[in-house]
Amino acid sequence: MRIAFTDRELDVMSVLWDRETATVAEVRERLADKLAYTTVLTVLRTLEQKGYVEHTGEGRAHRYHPLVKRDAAGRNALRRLVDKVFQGSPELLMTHLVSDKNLSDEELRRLRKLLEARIKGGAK
Amino acid sequence: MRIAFTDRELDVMSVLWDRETATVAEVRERLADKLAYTTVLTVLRTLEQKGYVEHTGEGRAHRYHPLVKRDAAGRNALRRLVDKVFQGSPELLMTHLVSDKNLSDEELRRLRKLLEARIKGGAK
DNA sequence: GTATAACTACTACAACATTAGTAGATGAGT
DNA sequence: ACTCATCTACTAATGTTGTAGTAGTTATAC
Repeated sequence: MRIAFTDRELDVMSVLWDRETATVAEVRERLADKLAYTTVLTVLRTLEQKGYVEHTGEGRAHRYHPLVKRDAAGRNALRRLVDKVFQGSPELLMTHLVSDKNLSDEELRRLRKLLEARIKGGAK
Repeated sequence: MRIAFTDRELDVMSVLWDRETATVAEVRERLADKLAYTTVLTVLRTLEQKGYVEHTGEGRAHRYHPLVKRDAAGRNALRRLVDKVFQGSPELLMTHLVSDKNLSDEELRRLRKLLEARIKGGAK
């Protein structure tokens, strides 16, 4: 199954992932851009159409639940990115990640720790 | 400057990055999907319009050159991915990457070395 | 029970993405 | 010089995205 979100859809999914579940109003409140209520509703409806979320009734309103996990979306996006931009090499991607100037020392150190654990742990 | 490619544009850019430079026919040959010649041309023309590539004449044909480096595109895409899907945490992304694709021990070790250098070097 | 505010369903529409056809130019081989 | 294959420019159809308005429903608050 191909999971692919448009920019705006991703904004909305991100809220849903953060909160587990949300109504239109709740999503709207948390979006960086101030969109019309109906706009947010429309996006949620397309997401539902595409099978990425579902909704349950809650009084007069709908409560939306993500059907795709952040995990899965992440893996998918990563794969695409690696394939198309990083010539199929996860290592190359990590090189970029690691050389990113915006990473703090703290973050770098945690990355190292992670890597250590991975090397020690062997094939997980 | 916001760098953002559509799916098809990315396919084409990927070929350009691989080969440094290419004519329409060359790009076309290397695309996974078999598209009409004119289709590929159109994509290249939009890319040029957007300032992502330029072309020089080569006999009757045009030779296209990327103006945006793979690097820059990668960094950009990574940032977006981290922000939206990985909750702003590069480590989370790394965790996924490491546990999803299986990197060889060799690769992991090289990464660690990279990381070490980066940490020692401070603000590179 | 009626008004109000919050909600959904439906509709719209401009911008962009994707694919490709047609017409006309041109270099290469004979 | 003439033809053929190749190439670009222009045009177009169809689908998707992003944004929002209008109409109509309904729970709630008096």
